Amino acid sequence: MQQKNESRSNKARTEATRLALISAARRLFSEKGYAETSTPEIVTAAGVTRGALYHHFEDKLALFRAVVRQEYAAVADEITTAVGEQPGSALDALRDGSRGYLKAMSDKGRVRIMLLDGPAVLGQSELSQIDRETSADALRTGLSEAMDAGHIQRLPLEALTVQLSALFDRAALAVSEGDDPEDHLRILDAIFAALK
Amino acid sequence: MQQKNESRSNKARTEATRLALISAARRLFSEKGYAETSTPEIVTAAGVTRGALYHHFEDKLALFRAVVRQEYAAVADEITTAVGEQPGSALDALRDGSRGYLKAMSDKGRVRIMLLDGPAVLGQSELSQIDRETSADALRTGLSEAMDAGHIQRLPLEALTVQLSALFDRAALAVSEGDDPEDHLRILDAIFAALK
DNA sequence: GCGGTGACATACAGACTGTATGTATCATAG
DNA sequence: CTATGATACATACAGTCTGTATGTCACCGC
Repeated sequence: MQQKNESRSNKARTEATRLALISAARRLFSEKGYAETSTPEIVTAAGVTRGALYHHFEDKLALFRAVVRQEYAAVADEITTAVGEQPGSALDALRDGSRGYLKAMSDKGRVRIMLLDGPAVLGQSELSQIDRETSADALRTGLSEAMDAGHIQRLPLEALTVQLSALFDRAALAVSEGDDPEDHLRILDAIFAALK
Repeated sequence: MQQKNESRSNKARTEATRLALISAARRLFSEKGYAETSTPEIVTAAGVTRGALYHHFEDKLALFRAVVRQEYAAVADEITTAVGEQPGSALDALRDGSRGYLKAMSDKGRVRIMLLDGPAVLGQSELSQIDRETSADALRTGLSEAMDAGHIQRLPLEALTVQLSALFDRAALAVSEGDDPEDHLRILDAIFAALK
């Protein structure tokens, strides 16, 4: 029953506009990529003007950054729930986590944003920074504890985290291109088992 | 002693112009990335006009494609010579190959072109197609033979090739960001050994 | 040497990004 | 309750970029 031009508080206005922009941008970026999506398109889809966009975001890149952070957070959430609370064995956690990740990345648009445009547009350093703040941290601490407990061999922690992330990412990419997830999960499991 | 405006055959002209364009583009793409490099910049650096560029290449993307293919070919060459001729054990070949790859990718600009802009601009499918035509093929056949000889366990070949490539790529990326190559090589060796 | 083709050079149209400026609405001090 | 400032936009504009269309001149084969 709300009217379109009903008066709203500034905070609510801002929230609504930002949400509309991020949502529209996410859809367009995921469908056509960052470079092929124009700001006129985004604001039209969001039902606002370019003035609003440039009021809330410094530039197109800042909007993309917001979209990427949201995707990373969503994926981290899915993985966390997939792994569950009880510690279990380190290998079980890795297996559950990798399945949770592949499931979370079964959205092709998400793959494009996080694994293709993300690194190119934001740079690998900023992206791995975002990754560190979300999902990679869980992986690293999990590996660290597994090493301490002697469940897996002791290797350079940082490098190992990075490399395993690479396996997950490439698997997600390949699956999004039509590969069979089971094939890739078998490889992942074999490598995890081999770290014992 | 050659004069600038000396008359040349058409074939030589074309060759020289294409080379100048690809060379200038490679330098600029590697320094500033694809999106931030404009065609006016490229042609100025190459000493030609935009007319020449659009005469020899369908568009900016086609020029990028040519640069990418050249880089892939160069890397494949370096790996081939690093691995050497005599077969040796499959694990030795993997170890030599990974070292050769990391060395070939020690050029930060090359990493940017092949691992950051490449997938985003050309798409993962086209890029892995190029990869298949060059270095990845050697990896796959090597793995296949190693499996047949019983040197490594039998796993889905295509997926294994893709995943190992991912390890190499991410290691190269991390090293280009300042990581210690030795740390990553240790991980790679550990994983290779574990495939036995 | 001459018609044709290839290799450019120049001019132009359309689109896009970011900024500058104007305006209406909300928040708040008095 | 009103004046004043701040916030949230909307509109207009400048500069740049891409791709195309068109014109020119040198090479090439006959």
